[in-house]
Amino acid sequence: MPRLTGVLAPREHWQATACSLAKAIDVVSTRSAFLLIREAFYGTTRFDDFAERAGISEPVCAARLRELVDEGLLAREQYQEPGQRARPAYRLTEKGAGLFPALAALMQWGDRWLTENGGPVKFRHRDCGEPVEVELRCAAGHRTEPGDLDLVRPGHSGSHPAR
Amino acid sequence: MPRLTGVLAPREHWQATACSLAKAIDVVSTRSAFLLIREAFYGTTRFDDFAERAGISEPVCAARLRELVDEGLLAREQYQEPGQRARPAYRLTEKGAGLFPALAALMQWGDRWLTENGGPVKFRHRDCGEPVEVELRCAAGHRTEPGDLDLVRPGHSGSHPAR
DNA sequence: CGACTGACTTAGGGCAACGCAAGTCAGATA
DNA sequence: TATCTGACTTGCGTTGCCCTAAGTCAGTCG
Repeated sequence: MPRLTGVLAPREHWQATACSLAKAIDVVSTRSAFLLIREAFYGTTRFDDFAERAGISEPVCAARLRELVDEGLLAREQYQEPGQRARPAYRLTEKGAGLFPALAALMQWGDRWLTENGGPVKFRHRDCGEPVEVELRCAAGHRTEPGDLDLVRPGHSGSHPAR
Repeated sequence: MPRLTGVLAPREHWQATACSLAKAIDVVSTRSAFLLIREAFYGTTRFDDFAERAGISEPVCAARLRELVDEGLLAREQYQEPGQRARPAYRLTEKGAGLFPALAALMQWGDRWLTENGGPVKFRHRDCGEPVEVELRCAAGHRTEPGDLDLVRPGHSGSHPAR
């Protein structure tokens, strides 16, 4: 576990009300949202495919896609195949794509702790073929464990409790 | 986005039914479970503290703690302070602690995309003081982006697909 | 002994997520 | 013109998460 430092040290004296984790959870709170984003990473773009591949019903799929677009994780574009009418395609935005490490970390944890054989699929580095993992590294390049970390409150030297 | 390889290449032909991500989401599906694990990483061990600091009600706290213990993410230990009766302490197991990269990645994403100032708290490497980030790295040490990755199904296709 | 504290449990109710079944609607096809 | 397909929407009932308020119970303190 990380060590609490500075104004954070007495855990009794602050509440994590501005927690980015809580905010992130509010955005991707539901199972269906997670699965839709997973599908987007797998290259799915069309409504029916999202619903079928994520294994969710069409009403939920429609509601969730709309929310994800509203929140800026997916972009709704029009595209037209020859001889077809224009249809929407849903693609990850930069913001949505930024969730990749989080999904990869959850997937990796599930592989390690919730499956018998290490999980059905893996990521490999295309250039060198080596397996890819999520790691914690500091800016100096050291690989770190949770116990090596300090939790700090940047730009705050006074004694006011955290928000 | 990762490239699909081998038997995974035509996305129409497989369903992600054994997805480790879906399994992981089933374990930490709720907001309250996430927040309790966050608190455990912040060093909270006692029932009332969990409920208050995670901002959830006592009934939910009790139910969620029991589930997390049943699933093996938290361990329920007895401890006794002098002049106090024995009380339970909830501590992260190795399995629970393994979620740290996932929570850190979500927190980092929230810092980047959901806050104005980069978020209220940060992790630093205790030894060198440098900020810590979640990264994707291959076993050869290369830092990678989602677009550099191949998704492979181990044991089902060539391990290093031809380019 | 009675009050108090910490760790819960019980009762009751609101609301959100979800699934199923069916309907709508626009544009391409026959 | 009628049919078909893809992308949804509408209606309805279920389940599950969560809250508040109140109660329980064991061990400690005065």
